[in-house]
Amino acid sequence: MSKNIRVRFAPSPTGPLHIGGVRTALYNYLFAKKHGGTFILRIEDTDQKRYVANAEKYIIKALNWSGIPYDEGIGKEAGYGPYRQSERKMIYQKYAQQLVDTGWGYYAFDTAAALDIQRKNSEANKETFIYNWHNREEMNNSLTLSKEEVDRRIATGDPYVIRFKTPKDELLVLQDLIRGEVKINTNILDDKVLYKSDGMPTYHLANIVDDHLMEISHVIRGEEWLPSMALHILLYRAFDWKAPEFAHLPLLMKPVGKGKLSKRDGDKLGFPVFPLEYTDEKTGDVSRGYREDGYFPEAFINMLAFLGWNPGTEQELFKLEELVDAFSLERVSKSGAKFDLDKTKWYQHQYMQMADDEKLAKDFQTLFKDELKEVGLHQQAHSYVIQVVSSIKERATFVADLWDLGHYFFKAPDTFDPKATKKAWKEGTDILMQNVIEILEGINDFTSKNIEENIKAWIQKNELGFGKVLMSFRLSLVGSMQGIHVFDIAAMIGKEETITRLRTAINQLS
RNA sequence: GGCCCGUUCGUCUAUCGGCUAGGACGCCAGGUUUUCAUCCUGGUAAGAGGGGUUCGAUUCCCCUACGGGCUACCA
Repeated sequence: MSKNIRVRFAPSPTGPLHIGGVRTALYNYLFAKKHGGTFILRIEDTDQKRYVANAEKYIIKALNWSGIPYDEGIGKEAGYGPYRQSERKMIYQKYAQQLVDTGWGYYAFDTAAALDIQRKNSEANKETFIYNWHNREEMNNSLTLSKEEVDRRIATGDPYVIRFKTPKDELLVLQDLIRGEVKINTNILDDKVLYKSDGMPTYHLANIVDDHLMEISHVIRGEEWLPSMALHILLYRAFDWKAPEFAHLPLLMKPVGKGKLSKRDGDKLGFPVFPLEYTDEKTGDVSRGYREDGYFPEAFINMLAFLGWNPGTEQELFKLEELVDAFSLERVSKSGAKFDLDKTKWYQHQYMQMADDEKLAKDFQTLFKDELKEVGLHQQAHSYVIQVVSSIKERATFVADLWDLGHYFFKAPDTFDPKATKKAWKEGTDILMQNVIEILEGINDFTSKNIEENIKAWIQKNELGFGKVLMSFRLSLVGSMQGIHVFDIAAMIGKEETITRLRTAINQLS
């Protein structure tokens, strides 16, 4: 592979980036890093009607949170800018003009409304309306109108577009890095509008011009662009430019139902489709984000990487650097992948286990600031929280699970689960617990091991039955039948607190 | 409708002519945990259908079916 690998992620700012977009960005990023190249962010804001003001910021934030920041783009100029297409308007005008001058393009005055009527008529006759070689000589354009008439119309401000004059009778054999050869007959292609009457280029023109000017070496984009590839190759030829390599990625599909994943699927299907929470400017609707749902970016990225790619080994957990190392376009699959929430949670659980306890403790203290404040500051010592987190994280998928899993480390039960109580608190249990208190009082070195040995010895000596004693013990400390090894709990909350909780239970339950 | 792409367990996928078709998620069962969860072990489950090519096809070719994408002065 050549030295100067330059790839771009080129979203249009019509709203938040959804996970399909993030995956496209990710593959571009991985490819760039793998080959020591440059990952560029370009904003394709040529559609003024669909422009959403906060979208660009969102995209940048999402990339940063995901850990795949761009090397070059807005705010990171490197001589190829500007990186917003709206700011490159003049450039496209020049190239559109060049196409007309060389005969590859022509002015067309047919209005959108008029074309729409023709399209509908054709449809009614079960015909397909295509603006191309077969009817361009009958339309309202610089091919049919005299030069004087064309000049006059343009001079008087008649709205016009510039269309591409697609060549006839050619079989294009396109090369795709993922799909191999794709053959297209140019006769079925239409004369696409390249330059709109509002003075903006369409995607096709802007895309080709920018990719060329920005010296993009590889275009890695979603499969929805595959049908446009023929036009793009033709455009490179018309400009006499060398085309980049192309790779069309399989689409991300809805987990249930039909079709590709869309921005609207999010909350409807019960999982986030956006990396970050997003508030719609107009409606005020809030859409969930992976970040806010508690996913770690590493887990999120690992999951996305595997939706459409695999390393060919049985390793599934990859840090970003490892993904860079293992990634190759050859191993990207051809068919669309359905998003799987269970698998996503599994990844998150794995990363939870790998997470640093100190970091988790910090996150936990931030997230449950109010709860911890409520139970008093004395037990909030950071080292204690680290200990707690370390003991319960294996059962957790999210930091947010940690409170439910470990609240008993911070506060005595205020209620006792009725079902558990019925099972674990019988006639005479209070006397047993009183005995436990006495045993505990006699233990000087209050470690889990010591407590366990002492209590078990007493149980065996008096032939009491482990379940009978230990379930009540747990109920007293936790308030329900849950939690880690009960002696560990006792040791961690300490002798005094353990005895206090036993007394409370005896008072309340007997 | 037209054009293009695709099709291996429910899901993500491995296999680049010779496999008891492997792994992971999920699910089920057992075990550990004298709680719950985690965890461990095992199990369940797949080559869309039909033709070729070949000594031999999941793998190569064709057809059909199905799925998907595109078909805007949207990207």
